[in-house]
Amino acid sequence: MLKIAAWNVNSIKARLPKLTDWLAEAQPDVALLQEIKTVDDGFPLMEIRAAGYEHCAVCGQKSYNGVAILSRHPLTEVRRGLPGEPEDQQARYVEAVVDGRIRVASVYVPNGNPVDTEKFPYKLRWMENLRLHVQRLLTESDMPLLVGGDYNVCPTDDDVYDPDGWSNDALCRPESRAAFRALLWLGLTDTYRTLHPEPHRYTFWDYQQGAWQRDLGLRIDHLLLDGRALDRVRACVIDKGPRGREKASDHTPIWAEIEV
DNA sequence: ATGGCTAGCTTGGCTAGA
Repeated sequence: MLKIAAWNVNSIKARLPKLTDWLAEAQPDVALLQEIKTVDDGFPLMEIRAAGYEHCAVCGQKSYNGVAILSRHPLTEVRRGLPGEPEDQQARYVEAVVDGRIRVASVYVPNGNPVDTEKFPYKLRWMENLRLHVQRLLTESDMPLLVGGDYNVCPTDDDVYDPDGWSNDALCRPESRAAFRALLWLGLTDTYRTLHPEPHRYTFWDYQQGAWQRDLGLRIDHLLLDGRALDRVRACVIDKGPRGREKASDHTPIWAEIEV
């Protein structure tokens, strides 16, 4: 059984004590991190190794973005960045095979706001490149696949506290939702939603306006599984604990247990 | 309401986040 988590930590340096506390408490085998906000040289490798995560694949960037895979098991076939957009200097994708048992990817989809700027088409292009890459992986490999992280998409109005207020936001626009569904059409499943059909379960709450205390949230962090991985999934949980603590990230972790 | 917090960098107002 592997417990695999995804968490947008909003700076791994600012969050390091909170991250190591949570790793010790939740004991995931693998943690897919987003928004580490540091170059590879700034990644706190010693502290992460001391926490029991001997194997790390990092795709960092100065100040913004940045993704990583932390693992208790060996990582092979590490890939940094999506093929297809070589001019893309933003660190938003890293993938690896865990212990020869499952391929995992940590993704940080562009936010896309404001929608009347180049940022929105960039988001849609990036998601289409992700789709093409996942399609190739599914064609070329029999390995179970998990693609997890911050998708910056609320798949349906059930995933937003105020659907009308957010209807023109890049996270809720029909184009963003269609790009997300295009991943599902490949055969991937939104694991949390499939196991938990009840609406208004969130993974992000804004720092402002008491959003956390008022449960004004969004479900934008997702674990997508291919059929092989889905057949073996035993649980999928949003752990709201870390969001309620001091000096929290604005996102909270989501994890799944998979018998691979 | 006027983006009201938070983080990083260019240390003091920017950008960016969602």
